[in-house]
This record gives sequence, structure tokens and C-alpha cells, in this order.
Amino acid sequence: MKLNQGVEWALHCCVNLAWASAGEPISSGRLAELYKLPPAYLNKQLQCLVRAGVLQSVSGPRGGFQLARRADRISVLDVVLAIEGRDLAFRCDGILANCPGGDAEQDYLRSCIIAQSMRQAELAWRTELARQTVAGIAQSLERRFPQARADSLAQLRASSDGRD
Amino acid sequence: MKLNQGVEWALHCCVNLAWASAGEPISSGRLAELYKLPPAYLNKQLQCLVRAGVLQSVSGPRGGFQLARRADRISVLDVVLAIEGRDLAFRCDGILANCPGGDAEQDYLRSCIIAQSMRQAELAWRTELARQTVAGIAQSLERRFPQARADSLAQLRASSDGRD
DNA sequence: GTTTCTCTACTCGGATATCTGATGTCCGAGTGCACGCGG
DNA sequence: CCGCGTGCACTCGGACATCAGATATCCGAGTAGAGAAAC
Repeated sequence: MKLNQGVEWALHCCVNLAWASAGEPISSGRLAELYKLPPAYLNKQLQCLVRAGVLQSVSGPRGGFQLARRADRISVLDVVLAIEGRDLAFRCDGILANCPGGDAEQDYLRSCIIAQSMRQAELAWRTELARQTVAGIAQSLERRFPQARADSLAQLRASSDGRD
Repeated sequence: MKLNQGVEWALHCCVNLAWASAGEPISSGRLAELYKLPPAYLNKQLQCLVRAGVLQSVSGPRGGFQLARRADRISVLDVVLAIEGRDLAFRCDGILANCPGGDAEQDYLRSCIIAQSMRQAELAWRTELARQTVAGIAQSLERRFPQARADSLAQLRASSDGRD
């Protein structure tokens, strides 16, 4: 079980967008430059966030991405599910259906004790992620690294002004 | 994020081994036949459980697999980690290190707020899995499907006696 | 000077390669049992 | 009849294919803004 690399990128980008959300979109190119990431691939990940309704995209020059709603209404779970998909990690193929006493008609996701256990654990995971918001992360970051926000904004501004 | 298919197989097999653990090993072939699974691949998964110390293997005729310790001392987490590996699902590559204010020396798994959040959620997931034991699963199964244990044992016995 | 039109540069978005890891298969090493042979 | 040796069938264990999905890239559609031309 491994999460896509894009999850880490998406979360960091969302924090940055939360800081910069003065109504001015930020392009994927700028974000990629900030974190030294492959621009096209980062763009692809951000597209997932748009499809999931977490971000809004603006085309054309001065375009880019911005949060689709207030940062305190975007949970970490929203971002993770946008990248990873909404399916549960544990797939119950109902191998019990092939068992001697098995019944192909039954809904094994509900009846199978094992599937239930796995589901319960996954629910705990999602609950924990749902408790955290992008705004909360941003706030914690500012508290720990007071200059982080200013640094990021300065960097973004520099790269959009000085066309080095 | 998807768990390997082998996790489901391994858990069902462990429950069966808990039922049959009269000191008599069960071969991967019998288990595969029981669940209609590819024998060689199931064998591969069970090998992971052996390497992790969950199962013991016995070679030769009348050989097979058996639980390495009492079923109530084997948690679902043990089985999952045996198949999936012990690494955390969230890989923090420390992309902050490449950031303007970044510091390549820092341990971002600890300092990065995002990595911490993901870690906390994953801990909740593992905790939930650690609460469940193979014995508990087997007990729940017996309570819900009283004939399950007898059916499985009968099927295993039949396939080992009647060489059809 | 102002308005309008055009052109350009920049952005997202999806279609397209590549590569790692999951899935599935095969064969060799080792071992306990059965059978046969000798005492 | 009893003990021993040999052969065999069965098992695990790891090496070897195959395939799906993650990773990475490229090009086209659309657009805002700048600049030029006309009034």
C-alpha cells in the first residue's frame, strides 16, 4: 500500500494557494518552480483537484489555480481522495462466495467479518484525515515557521516579476 | 491507494489455520482449492507471512503452513504488514527541502506538519487493525455462521482424503 | 487620443509514452512416507 | 516377522514472465492582454 506521490505535492500546493488566495490564481508552472517539481505532472495532479471540486482553474495568461472554497472548508481527506480516488483501499472480492458454504448473492462487503474489520480501520483513517483542514495545516506551519508564508509569497512574486 | 489482493487471501487463510491448528499443517494447495485461488500465487503470499513470523512452514509430504503462535496473539495488523511491508503508505520526500527557505538537513518526517498529519492518520488505521486478532475474527465468524468452521474442516478433509 | 481589431504568449486539459511494482507461473531443493529387499 | 535402504511423490521456496497502474511528457484548445492601425 503506497499513496501516490501527488498527495504530498497537492497538500503543499493547497497550503500555498491558501496563503495566496487574494483572488489571484497561481499557475502550475510557478508552483512547480517553487518546489522543483516536474511542471506537467504537477499540473496533472492539480487537474484531479479541480475535478474533485477542491480547486478552480482559470485559463489564459495570468491564469492558474485557486481554492474553490475557503481553506477551512477543505479537509486533508478531500485532497487525498481527489488524488487517490474515492474507492476503499481494501477490495473485498468475496472469495467466500467460492467457498463450500458460500453464497454468490450475498453482499460480502457487509456480511464478511474480515471486510468489516478492514472497513472499520479505513474509516478511522479517513476520520482522522477529515479532522484536519488545509487552513489548520497552514496555521500550524506559520506557527512553527513564522517566515514560511512570507517566503513563499516572495518567491512566487519574484518568479512572476523577474523573468530570469 | 490500494491494498494487495493478497491481504484478503492471507486473512481468510489465517482464520482457517486457526480452526485447523491441531498441530497438523495445511498445504497452500488445499487452501487454494478451498477458495478457488491460484495455488502458486497464494503460496507466494503465505511465504510473506512466514518471513514475517506469522506462520510456520513444514516441507515435504503432509507438510504445509500453520500458525506460528496462538491465534489470539496474531493481530490483523501483523498479517497486513506482512503482505504490504512495514513502510508507511505516505512517503514524505521532503519537497520542502527544495523550497526557498528549505533546509536539506532537516528530518521532514518529523518537522513537516503535513507529514505529521498523514502519519497520525496512518497510526489511527494501524491502531484499529492492531485491536483485531485472528482469533477474534474466527470467533465472530463462528457466531454469525455457526456451520462455517465445520464446513471448512470438512472440505479440507474431503480434499485430502478423496483424491478426485 | 480613443476605439477596435489582431496577434501573441501563456494557461489548462487531455492524449500519449515509459517504467516500476503487483500479479501470475514455473521449476528446483528438501523431506517424509511407502514399498521392497535382506536378514 | 522385523529392520533397513531406496525411490517417489509431495511440499515449500525462490527465480522467471506478464500486465496494470503510477510516473512523466507533449501538444492542442482557449483566452487575456499588449500592440498596432484606423478613426
